[in-house]
Amino acid sequence: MIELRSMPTACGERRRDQACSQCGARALSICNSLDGADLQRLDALAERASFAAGEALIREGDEARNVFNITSGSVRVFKLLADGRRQITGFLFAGDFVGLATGDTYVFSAEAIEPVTACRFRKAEYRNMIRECPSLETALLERATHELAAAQNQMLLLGRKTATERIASFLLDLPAHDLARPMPAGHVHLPMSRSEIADYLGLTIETVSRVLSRLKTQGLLKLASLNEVVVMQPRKLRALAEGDI
Amino acid sequence: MIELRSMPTACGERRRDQACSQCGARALSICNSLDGADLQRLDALAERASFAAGEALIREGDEARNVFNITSGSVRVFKLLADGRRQITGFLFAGDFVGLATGDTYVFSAEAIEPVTACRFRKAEYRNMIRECPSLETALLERATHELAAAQNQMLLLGRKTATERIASFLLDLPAHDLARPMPAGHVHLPMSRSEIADYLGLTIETVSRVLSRLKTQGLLKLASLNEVVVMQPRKLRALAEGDI
DNA sequence: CGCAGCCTTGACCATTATCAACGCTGGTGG
DNA sequence: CCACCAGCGTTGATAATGGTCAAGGCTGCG
Repeated sequence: MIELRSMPTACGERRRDQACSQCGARALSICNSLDGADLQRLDALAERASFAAGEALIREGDEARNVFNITSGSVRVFKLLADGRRQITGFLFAGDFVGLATGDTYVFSAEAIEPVTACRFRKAEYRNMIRECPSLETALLERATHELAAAQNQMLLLGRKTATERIASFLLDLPAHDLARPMPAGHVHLPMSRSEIADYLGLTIETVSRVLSRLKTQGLLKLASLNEVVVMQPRKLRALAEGDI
Repeated sequence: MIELRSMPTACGERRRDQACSQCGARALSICNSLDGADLQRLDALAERASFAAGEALIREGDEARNVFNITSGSVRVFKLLADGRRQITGFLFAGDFVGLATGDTYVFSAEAIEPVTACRFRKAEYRNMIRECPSLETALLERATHELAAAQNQMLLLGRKTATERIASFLLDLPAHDLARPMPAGHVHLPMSRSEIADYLGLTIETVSRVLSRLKTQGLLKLASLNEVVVMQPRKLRALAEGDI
C-alpha cells in the first residue's frame, strides 16, 4: 500500500527534471502534482498488483472497474480490429496512469510487456478519492491533456510520416517516457519486440527491421543488442524524424 | 456574453439524446455537465468571437492565451510537418471545446472551415473559472478522456485500416459530432473539402475521390452534392468500416 | 546440442501516391 | 445574361513505398 508513495521514480527527482520533447512541459506523473499528505490518503485506497509478461491489466469490452498507476515494468495499450490487426496506441512505464475512460466499459486493452507492478484503485471509489484529494482531479486533467498532445503527434506520425521518419521519431521520443530506467546518453532501451514497434508505428516487422538495418548501415545508429539501440548522430536522426531533409 | 448559455445546441436537448458511437457515452458538451448558475458565472468571463472561413483560432507555436467553446460553424485542428504535410487531428463543431494544452504554447493549429462563432476565455483566468465553478474541471476531464478515446480510434484507423475502411469509418462517425446540424437519417453533411478529408484520414484527395466513387458505384452511397452524402446501406458500410468483410 | 521463437534479408506484389488531363461549378465581369 | 475563368473534384496512367511470402540466421533456454 505504500507503493504509490515510495515508487522509485514516478515521484522522484529524475522525472521532474526532464522536459517533454513534444510540448515542452515537464514530464508529469500524478504523484508529482500532489503533496505528501494527499499521497498518503491515496495510498490508503491503493491495492498493490503485479502482472507477468503478457498478462492483461485491462481488456477492451470489460466493465471498467479499475484504474492503475504503473510502478515498474512496461505496458502496451492497444486496440484490435475483428481480423486481428492491432494498433498499439501507447507504451506505459513507471509513473504512468491507465484506465481512465468515459463509459462503463474499457475501450482499449492493456497488457504487461515485462513483469509489471502497479497500484490498483477501484473506480467505484473514484468519487471518494476526488473528495479526499481534489488536486487529484487537476493532476489527472493535466495528464489527460498531455496524453492528448502525444496522441496528436502520433496521428501526425501515422497519417503523414514515412517509415524512416516513424522509426526515427520513435527512437527519439521513447527515452522521454521510460525515465525509470537510467540509460547512458544516446542509449535507447527497447523492452518491446519488433512486432510491437511495428504495431505502434503502423508498419510491419519486416519494414521495422529493414529501416533499422539501413539506419545502422548509414551510421546513424548502432544496434548494441536486439533490445538496445545507440543513437550515433542525434541531429541527423532528428532531421529525419521531422522530415527536414 | 450570453452566447455560452444560449447557444442553440451545445446546451440543448439534441446533444443529450445521442450516444457516442465510439465509447457508448452520451455526447458531451461542457455545458451539459454544468447547471444554470455555473453557466451564468462562466458567461461573465466569456468573450464572443467570430472567425471567417479560413481564419485561425489557434496557431501552433503561439503563446497559449485562450481557450474557445465553439458555438457555431466547423473547425479543423491540425499539425504540420516542415515540408507542409498536414495531419488534421480532428474536426470541431458547435459545443466543442478547444485550446486546452499543457505548456505555454499551443502544440496544434485550429482554423475555421466555415464561418465560426465561439466563446473565448482567457487562459489567465482559468484558475478563477475553476474556483468559481469547480464542476468545470470535472467536465473538462470527462471531455478530455472522451477525446483521448476518439484519438485512439483515429490511431487505429490511421495505422491499420485500408483506404476504404477509413472512408467508411469517417462517414459513419462524422454525424455524431455535428449534432448542431439536423440531418435526415442517413444524410451526412461534409463541411470540409476533399483535401481536408484526405488530411484527416492520412490519404490523398485522389484516393478519397476514387473510394467515394467506388462506394457510389457499389450502391452503398449516393453523392447528393459535393457536400452531402447519403448512406444507402449502413450495415454494409459499418461492416466495411470494421474490416468485417 | 537442438529446438523454438524472433529477427533479418531477399524477391515479388499490391495498395496507394504521383503526375496529368479533363470536367464541373460558382462567381465575376463584359 | 452569358461567357469565361479559377478552383475544386474526378478519372486515368504510371510509379513507388511498404506489404507479403519465403528462406535463412541468431539467440536463449531446456
